[in-house]
Amino acid sequence: MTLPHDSQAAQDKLAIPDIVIGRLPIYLRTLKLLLNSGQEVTSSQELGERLGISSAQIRKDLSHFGEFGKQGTGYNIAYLCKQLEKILKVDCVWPVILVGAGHLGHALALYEGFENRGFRIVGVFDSAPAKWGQEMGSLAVQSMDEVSTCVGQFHCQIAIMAVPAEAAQAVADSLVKIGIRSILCYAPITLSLPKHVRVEYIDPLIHFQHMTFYLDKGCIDE
Amino acid sequence: MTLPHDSQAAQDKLAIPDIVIGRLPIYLRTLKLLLNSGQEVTSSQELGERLGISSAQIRKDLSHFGEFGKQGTGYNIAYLCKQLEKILKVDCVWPVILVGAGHLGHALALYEGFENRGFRIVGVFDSAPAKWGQEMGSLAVQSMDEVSTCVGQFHCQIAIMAVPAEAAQAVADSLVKIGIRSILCYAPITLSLPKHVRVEYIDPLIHFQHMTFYLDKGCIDE
DNA sequence: TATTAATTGTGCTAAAATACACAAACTTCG
DNA sequence: CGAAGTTTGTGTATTTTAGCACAATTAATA
Repeated sequence: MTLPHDSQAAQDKLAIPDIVIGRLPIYLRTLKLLLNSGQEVTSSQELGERLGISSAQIRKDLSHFGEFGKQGTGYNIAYLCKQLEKILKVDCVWPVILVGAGHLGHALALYEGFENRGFRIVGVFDSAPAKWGQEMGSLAVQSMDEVSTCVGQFHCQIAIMAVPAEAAQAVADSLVKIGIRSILCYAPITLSLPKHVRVEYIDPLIHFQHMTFYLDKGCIDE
Repeated sequence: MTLPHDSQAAQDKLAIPDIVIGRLPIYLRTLKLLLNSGQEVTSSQELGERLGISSAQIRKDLSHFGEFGKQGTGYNIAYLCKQLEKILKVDCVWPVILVGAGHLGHALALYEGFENRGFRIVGVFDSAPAKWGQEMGSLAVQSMDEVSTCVGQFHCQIAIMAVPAEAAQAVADSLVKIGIRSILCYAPITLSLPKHVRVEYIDPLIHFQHMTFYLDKGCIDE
């Protein structure tokens, strides 16, 4: 099954810069917005202006994966969306588990925007017995003992961690042990994990502290 | 007041790559963790291993701002923390307003991690009358008409937007009009704003769609 | 149909970011 | 005290990323 073509494809894939992959979801998000507004066609220039990215950048990014546009016209939005979804493998629904049922976990569990962009939370877990059984949308919070069963049942590869920083490393280790391969970590800490596991971080404070560098100082207590 | 030294400093500041500034909060976060665990000294190598960054990278980043280490020993953690806080201007508390009091806004309003990293939410606002007066921690949700007063009172430059995508552009425009200069946007949309306004985005779906590129396809419905 | 305008995909160039490697300085220890 | 071992800060080289510019192609229009 490892035909020359496959290995070539695998090699190409490795050759595509991660930073390019990172922009595709942003393109997709904006294209879907345009599509929903009824627009049928767009150009790299229009997209670039909306995103603050040069048109050449967009064209070059897309050119890694094929030729999706038509000269003189631009891109058919519906078609390009489909192609991007295929490239990113979000042309279907991925099961995701959520660990941590605090305020943030609660907000994530009830968020309705996941499904139509390719993801569904299939289990919510917390270490605190007080939380067990509590309803969050269509799911009830389960104990950490039940994570493994859920992951097995849904062949789940992705986890969201919305746990305190102190618990994060231990939780992450246990998730990796049962087969989780990608983690979206809301805990304000950098995790140490085997390199086959991909981790992405969301920490609003990091963004704030980045912003303040460029502001004139204006604190409450100087 | 615009002495040569100032203008030199301003020029230097512009010369420091944004990507470097973006790493400083991550260094700071980890240094504080080490500090809280009782450690007094660290090296660029130790820090780099924890963060998955080369030691040379860390040293070069820091060298933009001064010489903080000692050869043969490394860095005094408490001292380096103080210096980084000063560079990032988080050696005090910045007032932040929060627009949007849905589930996410609620979670953010109740999050207790802001204060000791330099930020405090000083007002929560929502357009829905049903939300007005509702308690969120020590704050009550106010109407959008009251944003301006609050921003003026606290000389607030930073806003969090936790509103639906459809409302985001209009909300952002109004925030900019009353003087907000930095926005942390949780709405899944790229905003069009004057370039003196800095916007950072948090959208978990963007991270998910980035991750799936590297996973073997394993969706619920293929 | 011929002309003009628009837009893509890409080879080449420029700029930015990262990694290497080492002198200088400090610490430890026999 | 001297030698061996660390670690910083930085000049240089390498790699990565972004930008430019244009031939090729399509659409629109007169």
